[in-house]
Amino acid sequence: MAQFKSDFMRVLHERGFVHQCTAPEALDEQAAAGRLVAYVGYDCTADSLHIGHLVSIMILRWLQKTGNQPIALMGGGTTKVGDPSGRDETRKLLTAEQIDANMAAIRRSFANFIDFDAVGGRKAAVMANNADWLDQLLYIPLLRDVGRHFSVNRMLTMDSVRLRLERDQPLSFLEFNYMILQSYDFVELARRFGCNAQFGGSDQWGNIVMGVELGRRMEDRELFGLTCPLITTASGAKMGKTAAGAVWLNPERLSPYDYWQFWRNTEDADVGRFMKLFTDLPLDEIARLEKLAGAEINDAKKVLAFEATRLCHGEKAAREAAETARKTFEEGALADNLPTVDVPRATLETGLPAYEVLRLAGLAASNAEARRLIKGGGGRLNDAQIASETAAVTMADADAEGRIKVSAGRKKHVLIRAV
RNA sequence: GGAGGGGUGGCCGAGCGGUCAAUGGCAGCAGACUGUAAAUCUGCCGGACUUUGUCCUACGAAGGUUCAAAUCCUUCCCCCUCCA
Repeated sequence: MAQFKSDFMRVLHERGFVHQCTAPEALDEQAAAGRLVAYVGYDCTADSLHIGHLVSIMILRWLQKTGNQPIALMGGGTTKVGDPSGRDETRKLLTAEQIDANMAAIRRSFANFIDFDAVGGRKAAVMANNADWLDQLLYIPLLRDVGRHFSVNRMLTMDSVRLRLERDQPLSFLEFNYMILQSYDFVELARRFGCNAQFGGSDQWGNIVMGVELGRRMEDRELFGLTCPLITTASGAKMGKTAAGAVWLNPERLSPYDYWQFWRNTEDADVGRFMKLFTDLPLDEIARLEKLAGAEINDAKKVLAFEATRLCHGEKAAREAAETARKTFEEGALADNLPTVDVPRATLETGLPAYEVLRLAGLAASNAEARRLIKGGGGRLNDAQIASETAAVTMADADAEGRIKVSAGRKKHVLIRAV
């Protein structure tokens, strides 16, 4: 297993993308011949993907870079059912309109990671939507053509089902059908696009294996499945939680600056692993950077932040984020690119209590939270600790351009701009 | 359909007439120490306000008993287990 014929499988192993794989040798053959057409399915439960999805997106990226073809499948149809994998409770059902809106927002994220146009001899990536075929299905034909290949005995042993049953959590018949639909997706993509592999997170193993089997039974095709590990931080926490919640890929949800900051704050012990997974940097460069110790590893973190942000938001945004961070943290200067909130000049001329300013800046969810923050010594105005939560903030605190810097702690900064 | 058990804050989980905005743990936020790291220690952790206090909302839902209810009663909804 040490030697791979294909660049694709070699890269995946070297960089730590592989958790489980159905038929590694045969998959390697396909990849080496450039005949791999692989898909990853994405739920449309939110209007943005987050970094939890990033590992699989990076796999699609490598797939394309190594001469094979990626398919990003939008779960327009399966989202109507709800995947029970890894869930104790039934997902909330979304309306068709919500799903469509989410799908439209998610699509844009992919454009930065994979190419949907064939350029430089690369195969163009494909974006598909399983609503295109799932919405058309008829119950009896589906049962006869697809359902007969599934054994309920087998389905009951699948983690997604078994865990629910063992914990006495309800599992609706609707959800029970999810794996059948996902398996059918695989077959349908094989028919339409010659797709022969599916990738996903480790929680998708069961669903993927069922699809591989269905392909063999219905179409006599050899399909492959590969899962990537669940990425946790060195301290064991599930990755991707920040103050504001998930680390989103859409800039409307999370600014490129905050995205950069997320990576910049990576734990020391994770730097090398994350650079392998979330950047294109060559391995020898990564090896050099991760060896940095003590305060020097901060340089490696900046590289990680820049590269990861460049992939997601583009080179320009990454540069701006890095520059904003440099000014803010290294010079203590006021950088224009910090997240900015506009406040009417007249309001500031009258003066606002400090707690309200923190709330307006989005640094506290309520006035009470802002007051607590200040009482606890975490509220800052132009880098000076705010002494009293009712201290008035006025235009006198603004610089020549009418900007005031407010902060929650030492790391989260927002500009208030008088307009 | 019958019998029993249960639904508490983001999650887990105590409380079972007043001292309950509700013990504890996790998660989160801030402070100290540092390197925008980890670990550790400290504080905070429903909301509004004229903040050592007052008011509002909240223990599945709606009613009721009581000076007083997360705690008692009634009805309803939902979940689980066993039986049919």
